[in-house]
This record gives sequence, C-alpha cells and structure tokens, in this order.
Amino acid sequence: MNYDWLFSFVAFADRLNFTRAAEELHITQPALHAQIRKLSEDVGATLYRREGRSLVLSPEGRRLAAFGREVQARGSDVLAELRGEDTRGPVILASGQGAFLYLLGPAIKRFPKERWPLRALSMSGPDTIEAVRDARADVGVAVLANTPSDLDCRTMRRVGQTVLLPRGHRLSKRRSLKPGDLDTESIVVAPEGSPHRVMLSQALATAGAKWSVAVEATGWELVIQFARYGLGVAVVNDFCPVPRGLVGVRLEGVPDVEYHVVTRPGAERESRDTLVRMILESAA
Amino acid sequence: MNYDWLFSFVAFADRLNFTRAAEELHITQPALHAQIRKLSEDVGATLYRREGRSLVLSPEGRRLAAFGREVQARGSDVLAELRGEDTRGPVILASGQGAFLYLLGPAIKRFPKERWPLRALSMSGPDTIEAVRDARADVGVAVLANTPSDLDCRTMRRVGQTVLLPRGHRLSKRRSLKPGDLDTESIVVAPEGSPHRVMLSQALATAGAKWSVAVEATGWELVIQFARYGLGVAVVNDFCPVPRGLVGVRLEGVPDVEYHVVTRPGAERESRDTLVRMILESAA
DNA sequence: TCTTGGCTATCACTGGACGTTATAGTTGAG
DNA sequence: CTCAACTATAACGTCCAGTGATAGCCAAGA
Repeated sequence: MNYDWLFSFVAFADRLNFTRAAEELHITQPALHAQIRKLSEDVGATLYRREGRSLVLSPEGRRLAAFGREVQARGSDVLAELRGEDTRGPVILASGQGAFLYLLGPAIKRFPKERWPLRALSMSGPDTIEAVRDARADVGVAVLANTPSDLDCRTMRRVGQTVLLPRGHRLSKRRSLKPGDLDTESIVVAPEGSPHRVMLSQALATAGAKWSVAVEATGWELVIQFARYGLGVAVVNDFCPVPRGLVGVRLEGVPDVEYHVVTRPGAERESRDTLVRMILESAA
Repeated sequence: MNYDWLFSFVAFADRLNFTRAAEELHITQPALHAQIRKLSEDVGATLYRREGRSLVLSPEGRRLAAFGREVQARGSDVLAELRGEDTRGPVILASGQGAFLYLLGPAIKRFPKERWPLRALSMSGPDTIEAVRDARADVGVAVLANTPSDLDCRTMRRVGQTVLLPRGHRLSKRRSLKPGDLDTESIVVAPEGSPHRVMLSQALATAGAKWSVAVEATGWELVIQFARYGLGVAVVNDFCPVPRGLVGVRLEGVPDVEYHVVTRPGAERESRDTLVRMILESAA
C-alpha cells in the first residue's frame, strides 16, 4: 500500500470533493484522482461511489480513511518526539454543545494543552459516534441509547431532567414534577427527531399530557434563553445552571440519560488516554 | 515523512546491513542508502552510527523503526480486512526457551492460528524485552528483575525451584531442601551471567555452601538431560516435568521468579490482546 | 606491514512514475 | 436546453528514484 496515496485519500474523505481536496494537497484534481484510483486498485476495493451529484465513501473507504488518520496522528506524535519538540500532535475531542458548555469545562481546563494541543469539534450525538469511529476524533462524549460494540464506551455521568419555570408559575413552588404535571403547558423544545425531543414527547404522551410547542430551539443555551423570554417552560438536563429569573424543578419519572466517553479501540495514545482520564475524573 | 523510506529503514534496522537489506527490498545498495539518508534529513535526527565495522541504531533510529513496524503490522491487518480475507497479519510472540517448552504450550495450542498466524521467536530474557520495545515482537514472556516503565507488564505466574536428583541420592528422600543442603554437591548449571545462574550462586554463597560446576548447559532441556546422565544434580524451575529416573525435591529459601507478559502500550490489536488473554488464562 | 574481502558512501546518468494541461463526460438546477 | 460544477480520461513533460561504477573505510589474516 502506498501511504502517499492513503494520506491523499484521507484529504479526499474529509471533503468528498476531488477539486477541493486537491487544492488542499497542492496538486491538481486529475493527479489526486489518479492516486485514489490506484489506491483503490491496490487494496482491491471500491472506496467511494456516486450518489446523485455527490460522492459517499463505501464501508471499505471509511475503514481505510480511519486507518490513514490514525497513522497520521501517530506519525506526527513520533515525529515531534524524534525532533525533541515538546508539543505533540493534537488530540481531537468531539461532543455536543451541551456537554462542552456544562460538562467538559473542568477537564478541558486541566488538560495540558501546551503539550498536546486540543482540538474541539462540536456536533450532534450520532455524529460524535461517527467521528470517533472514522478516527476524525480521538475522544467523543455523547448520550448513548444503544452502545456500539465496535467502540469503547465508559459511562461518564448520569443526568436527570429539570423543568425551568418563570418565578410566578403555578408549578414553581413544587419540590418535584412528573410528566403529567406539564399538561396544558407550552414548552420550548429541541427540534423534531433529536434524542431529547423524542424522550420528552414520549414521556408526555405516556402520561397523557396535552402540550404544545412554544418554540423549537437547537442547543441548551438557546432553549434556556427562550424560557427566560417567557415563551414557555423548558425541560433541560440538570447540569444546566438555572438562570436568574427562572426556577428549576426536578422532573421525576423520565429516564436518566447517560453521558459516555467513547474511544476507538486500538487507537490508544498517551494524549488521548490522559484526556479520557481527566474527563472521567472531573465527572466523579 | 515518506513511508516508503520508513519501511526501507525497517528492513535496514532488521539487519543493520545495507547490502542485505537492499537485496531484501529488491533495490540496489546505493538506492537504499539514499533513502535512509533522506529519511534521516527529513526527521532531523541521525538514525544510526558506525561502531567499528558494524552499524548500530541510535535511540531515535530504534524509536523510528519501532513505529515503522507498528504501522506495517496494522497496515497488513487493515489490508486483509479490506480484501475480505479471513487471516490477518501475524502476531509475534517472543520468549525464552523454557517458557515456550513448559509454560506457553496450552495458550499456543488454543490460539486461533488460522485467523492470526503466530510467529514465535525464541531468545533470552533481556532480548525479549528489547524485541517488544522495538516492536519486533507483539508479546514477550520473560522473567523480570526490574519492570521497565515504558512497557506494560502483567505477572503471569510465580515459579519456585526444584532440585533434580538421581533416585538413590542422599537427599532424594527429603520433602524439601534448603540451599545449604547442596553443600559439596556438583551441580549442572546455566552459563555464567545468566539470571538463573546468578540467583543460584548467590543463594548458595549466602548459605555458605561449597559446590562445584558439573557442566554448564544452555536451556532447561539440556540441563535436565545432563542431570539424567548423572553428571550432577540440577536446580530447575518447578514447571519442568521431572524425567524418569530422577526425583524432584522442592528447594526452599530461594526467591520465586515471576514470569511476566510484556507488551507495548499503544500497540493494542485484537490479535495481540487475544494472545495475551489466553496466556494469562492458561497460567491461572 | 601489506593485501584482501566485505561493506558503506558518493557520483553521474537514465527511465519511468507522477504531475500538468486540456478536454470529454456526468449531473442537477434554472 | 443551457449552464455550472465537478469527475474522469488522455497526451505530454519533468523530476526523482534507482542503477552501475567506484572511491573510501575497516578489520582479519597472510
């Protein structure tokens, strides 16, 4: 296997666009195309296919790109070591916005970034898993419904749900709430299809509660902001700080969600493992 | 970094001889020499130096060669996977003769060799550690005096010492012996400088026992054979089966030796980890 | 001491692999 | 149907990796 071609393929896999990837590599598009065709012949597998006007990687292509990224990461570590530099290759941490804002702060602060530059990628939960699987990220933090068997998952923290209410709201004096208590409420929710929205609407339906969508918002911060504006009540993870002017009441009777730290087996590196350790410690 | 040059360097590092390595690679010696010079300039480190008429790797060279071997191993695994072959790259197990003969048999039998071809390297204890460190072996089994901090070591099994005596020997009816009991004996021993010899002569000296060398022999099998010939008594690890015609009596008052399984951190692979697991299970 | 064998290191030269430019093919939007 | 954006293929040129020849180095043995 020709590793120049492999690394070119990684650049292609990152963008799925020959023209752009070729620019990135400072070669022309036909040159890149030839490399990838030869790589494909070499490994004896088709690496991508057309889908309409865009290109998508085949499973083999994804696997190969992941391998290439891994080699690059290790290679830059080794190179830095050999050259006596004290900063190694970067560690890439992927996670949702919520975890970055409220869960990962302490670990990120403690992490020795002068030794291992930290690169943070904010994305959705499912994308986080994919990013780790494809070696686009070294560490992922996400809520897992079903734990993928090909990745290492360690539970980081369980979080419950909190209902954010205006100060004078009829429910604001309660010690805790059940889904049924939100009957007739207008609620600020995450977009249709997101895990949090699914969980919430299911719990409310089970309890027989009638409710309406106040606003759809993406990201905890926005949800909280809209609740502050008084557009409706909000149901958020209990790690979110309750903002001034609102009251937080625990919501019982909904399943706790579990944040997990996800890594690729076989991609052990000192930098990565240190980050994982710090994340788990900070959650304890 | 140019990975063609890196792999050429691995071939060179395996033999420390440009001419032979070049033959192996099917290129000429000047071509190989040029590759390695350029690689050295690229990484900014001298990779080897002359020592008399032979060449030795620098620490940087060793590190780089280890990295190259690791990439090759992972690469062949990935390639086999992509091509849908069901046998992956080989796993390399390094160990002393004794462990191979008496300790590793069950694990080696159980190991799925059709899936991961097993390559066994027989060498001395210290060489075993070096082989693992340089990624010339994936797994090493050896007696460790001081555990190296840069490798993962897991204790596999403690073994005591047994004295092998002819059937009619004055000590052959005893339940156990102490080093002092071997006073005046003629003993079949391992060569001067070997760990076992050092341990034994130290124990005997501490006990004030006078003894003489019957024969020096390399390897447990030979030691036992000479004891069967009646050339002297032998002190062997208690995992050695007592041969017909001899009696085995436990030797107390000498330190147990500990066999360890040694691996390289960061070189995790399914094949390797399976082998390690089987070795540890078979020792339990 | 000198010779010899085995190897490394360096040079000038050459062929082919890889990159370039040019262009045809493909796809979907307007 | 045309256009824009991109992929795929072809012909051509260039630079670099490999070759053969040879000088340099070292140690063993005559």
